[in-house]
Amino acid sequence: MSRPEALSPARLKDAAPLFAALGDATRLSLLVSLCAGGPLTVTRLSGQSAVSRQAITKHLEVLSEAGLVKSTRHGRERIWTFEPKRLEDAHQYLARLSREWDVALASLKAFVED
Amino acid sequence: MSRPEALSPARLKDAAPLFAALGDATRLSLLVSLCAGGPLTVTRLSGQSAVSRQAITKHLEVLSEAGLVKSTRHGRERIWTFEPKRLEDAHQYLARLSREWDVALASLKAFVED
DNA sequence: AGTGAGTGCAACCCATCGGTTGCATTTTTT
DNA sequence: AAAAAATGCAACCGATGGGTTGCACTCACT
Repeated sequence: MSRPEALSPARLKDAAPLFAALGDATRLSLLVSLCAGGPLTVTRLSGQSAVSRQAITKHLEVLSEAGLVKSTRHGRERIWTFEPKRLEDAHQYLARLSREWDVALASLKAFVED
Repeated sequence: MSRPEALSPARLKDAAPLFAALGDATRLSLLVSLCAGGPLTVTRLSGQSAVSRQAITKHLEVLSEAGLVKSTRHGRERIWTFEPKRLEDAHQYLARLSREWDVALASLKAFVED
């Protein structure tokens, strides 16, 4: 009898790759760059970073599959933009977990005080 | 001239392993179990899951190194408990990123309207 | 004291990840 | 038309990750 907001196994399977995409320092710094610096190309992004352009491309593909980033071709360049919706999803998942904990604490407290 | 709330490289290096720990369906379901079911032992947790006890142990160690979980010995058993503080950290990191995006949007809007 | 439950430790396997190098392809630009 | 910029594709490499099996160890319980 789980609440509709609970973290069902189906949701976990959606959440896992999302958090996994966030679980890399290089990718996080890419997200920061795309947030602060607006839409950018791969070469521009790899200019900031220590690793090669192809490595950055791979990271962007991971972020893209996680839905955190989107790309559009513009002539010979490919422009990458941040996708805020998916970040909101991640936030929701954390909130659900946190809420689950609070509920458990409350019922434990009720049990003790009973 | 970054704001004190900004996502500095140092913060990214702290955030990455945290999100990485959350980036696995098995680990997420462990966290859910520890949230809802209260403190539990490894054997109890592995009873719910499809994978072996040793696999669960490894996952718990990963969660522990990320600070998401804590263990205390109690006789011959080891009790694992959820650690809500670290989840709050993760939430903060997401909020910072989200805020970074909002600020960029606002200044872009100001630029266009100028 | 001895049996069994709960863990810990270590080796091993295969898949994936992060990264590289090299070269082909497509658009600009002059 | 030719050179240069931006990207795509593919092979390869070492390290890490998730998982397993097997066995040793510690502690509770009768």
